[in-house]
Amino acid sequence: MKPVQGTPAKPKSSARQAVGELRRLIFEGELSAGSNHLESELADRLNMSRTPVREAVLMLEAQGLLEVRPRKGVRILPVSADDMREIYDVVTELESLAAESAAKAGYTNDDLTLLSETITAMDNALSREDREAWAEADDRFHAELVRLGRNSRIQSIVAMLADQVRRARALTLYLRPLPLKSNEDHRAVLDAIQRGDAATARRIHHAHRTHARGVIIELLERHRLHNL
Amino acid sequence: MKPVQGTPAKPKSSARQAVGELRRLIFEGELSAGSNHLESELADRLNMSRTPVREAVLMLEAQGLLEVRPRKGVRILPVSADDMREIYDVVTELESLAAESAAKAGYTNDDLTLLSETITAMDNALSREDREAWAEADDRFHAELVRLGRNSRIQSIVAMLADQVRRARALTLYLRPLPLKSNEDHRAVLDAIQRGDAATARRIHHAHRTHARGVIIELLERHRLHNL
DNA sequence: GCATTTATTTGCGTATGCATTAATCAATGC
DNA sequence: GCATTGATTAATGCATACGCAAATAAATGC
Repeated sequence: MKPVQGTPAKPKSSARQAVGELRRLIFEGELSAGSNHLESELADRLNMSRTPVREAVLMLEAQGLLEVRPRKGVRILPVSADDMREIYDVVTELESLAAESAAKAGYTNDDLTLLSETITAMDNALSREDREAWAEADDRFHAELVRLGRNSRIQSIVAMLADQVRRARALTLYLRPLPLKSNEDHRAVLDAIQRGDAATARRIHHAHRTHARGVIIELLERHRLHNL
Repeated sequence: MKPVQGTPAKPKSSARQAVGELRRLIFEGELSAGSNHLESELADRLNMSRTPVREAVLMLEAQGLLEVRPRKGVRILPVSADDMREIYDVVTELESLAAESAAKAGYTNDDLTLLSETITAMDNALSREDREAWAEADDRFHAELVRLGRNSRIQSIVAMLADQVRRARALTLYLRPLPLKSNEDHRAVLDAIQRGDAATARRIHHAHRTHARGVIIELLERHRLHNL
């Protein structure tokens, strides 16, 4: 069996560095949703000229994180509850397919070590009530699941959308009860993959994501978190 | 019910013009898969300076049509049978979801006029054995179906991937029998949407795309069309 | 005081120049 | 003859410059 490979990280150029920096600034809220920023302003902030910033902005626009509006500045796109619905629908379908494919791939327990570890990490985080750690491990679970699905298009699409989901989850992380039951699903999915039961892997994961979607949407709407 | 809207076309700048031109050159085979091209060469070809070309290339890279390899030139990405498998898997899932959503949306016959027309157009094209016209109408059917699904993320993802599918289909269009049966599926999907039968719409469309996937992959492999 | 026109500012899109650095080629040593 | 190292070339990545057009401010007419 061929080794499963992730996305090879491209080397450092100012432009790619700018991509990373801008993403960080967006996720940390330094650049808040809806806010406008001139290219020159961002260039100053990142200590580089307009050119690489501009290139970075173009790439981020292609990924749907922001929007360039000539003479208005680049606008960090707010993520509404409706957006989150759309995003979750896509992620749900593609991850479920990945789970199905992973189950069909006939992985050995060894191949599934990483996935299994993330579940353990979530258990640990939950017992400590460490939500941040849980979220981080949950991200790793989903990323690893998608990786095991062995479809590079799905990997990059989901990775892109996961960025947006992360923004919304950051807001709601402390607004909801600890996701104690969620790990049952994770284990069930892992188990189905181990058994090669593709239909079950798909079904459980689909239900899992659909449930998560409902929770987050409800929170966003209840707390009027319509932007970001 | 709110009107369904497509993607508004952005105005023309040299960079966006370059995006369009480069895409055209790629689809028409002027820039063949696997070939390398220097930025300066492309700039000459498009009669503009390197800057807008560079920006266009960056955007196209983000869309997965090409790859920039410093000092090697930009490389038009070949699309292998394996790539096509990946692409079809994604498109199948997302379009099927769109069909399901469309069925749930409760569209009137009026809303479905466009979709219906594409089916008629395919029938006409088939009776004339006009494969090009059939392909064009088929594209319209799928685009319209996705539009009716009302998920802008799905729309842009599928549109992106459809570009790649089109490249492969161009090669195989004359290598296979006329897709006489395919329109049965289209009608069945339309019918299910009209009836609001989401499960059927999804199921039929999924099977339809899965079948298409099999046909095209088989052709690509049988004719050793491993690149482009 | 309001509207319309004119002037001014300013951000963007593109062009161009330059330094960096990878790739190629030459030359020398073994 | 082959390999290793040094020199040369050349494409990229970034900075900078500039003109245009849009947005804003000012000014004039009513």
